Amino acid sequence: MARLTPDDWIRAAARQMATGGVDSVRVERLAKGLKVSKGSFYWHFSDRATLLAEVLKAWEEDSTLAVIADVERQDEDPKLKLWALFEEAFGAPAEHDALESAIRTWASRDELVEKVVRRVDRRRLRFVSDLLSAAGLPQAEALRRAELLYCALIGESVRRSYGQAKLSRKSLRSLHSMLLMGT
Amino acid sequence: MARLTPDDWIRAAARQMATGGVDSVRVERLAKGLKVSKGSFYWHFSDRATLLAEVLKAWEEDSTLAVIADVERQDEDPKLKLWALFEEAFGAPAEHDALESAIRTWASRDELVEKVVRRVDRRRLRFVSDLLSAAGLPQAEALRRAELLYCALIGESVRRSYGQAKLSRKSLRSLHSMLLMGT
DNA sequence: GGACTACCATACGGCACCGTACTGTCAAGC
DNA sequence: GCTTGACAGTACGGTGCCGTATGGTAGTCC
Repeated sequence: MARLTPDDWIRAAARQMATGGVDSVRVERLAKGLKVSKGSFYWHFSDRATLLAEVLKAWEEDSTLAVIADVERQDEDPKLKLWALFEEAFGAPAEHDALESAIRTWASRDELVEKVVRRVDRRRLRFVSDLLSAAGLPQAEALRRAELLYCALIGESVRRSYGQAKLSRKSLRSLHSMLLMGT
Repeated sequence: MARLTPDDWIRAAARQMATGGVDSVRVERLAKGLKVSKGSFYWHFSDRATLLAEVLKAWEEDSTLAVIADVERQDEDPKLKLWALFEEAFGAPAEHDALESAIRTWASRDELVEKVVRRVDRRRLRFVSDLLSAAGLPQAEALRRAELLYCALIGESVRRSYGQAKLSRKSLRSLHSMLLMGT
């Protein structure tokens, strides 16, 4: 009779959200998956909305950590760092950015979620923009290109989510040189 | 006592799908919105799945027409045509690509939908790739850049769906010149 | 060993939805 | 005017879900 922690529920909810979207995370189904009854759930959480909020919070924290992890590799040439970012971002594990996709579509229907997603976007954009800036691009152009890159990243993860193949290494190299055009 | 056609239901379903996703398309709610009872719905459609399939079909047809409409403006310089495509694609009406977003996330959970979306993607990619090719890029590189552009397009529409501002004209110009780099 | 706490099970009322069966209603055509 | 067919309404059984209430159990502390 395995006792559960709130985190177990949050992880299960995140997994479900990644594969089926917010609307598919239902407490009774989660309970069945965890082989307990929902009586357990309502011990740990006051209601479904609270669980969803926790999932969102956990995602925001993780995504901040991920950005920091990138920042930590800070001893190279910015152009190489950009490349490293590519490898990491475009090669992210499928599940991780399935969750992100789900959260993004969730954001379009919930203001609070929207706020969080925009906060995360801002942080990441800033990071990429600083990188391009350090590579020699003027501030404004760096920001624009960062936005374009970020859009491409999102778009690519969406495409992968319905079974499209990853972008090829050659495509990434092409993108890399386009973004650094003029430096 | 307004009589309804199947198309009325399909349109209503598409509208609902755009604002709330596939899962939010419920026949009883649609009926309430159309001010009829669901008895009417089951006259026109055998079940909910059929309605959803019709929405998908209608979308595919419309999106093909949209591509064709782009193709029809075929008397200019490919670089200008690329720009024109930008203006149209990146400035698409919010509702239209909210529907597209919804369908894409739907695609990640339904094989049949996935097939359709990939077909549409292929058609559009081909179009953009031909354009870049005509502008002087070698075939392979044209295809790669077309993919990148397409990803950016998808990503941008996702970002807009949760309230992010459109890309600025300057960003588009930047993208335009990056894509045509080397021609 | 009794009390207390943390956690889980069971059972319930209520809602929203699906799909079916059956009953109107109105207009067109004979 | 009567019939027929296209459409809409009503009513029903069934399911999946929410949140609550209440009771059970296993470990912990005295």
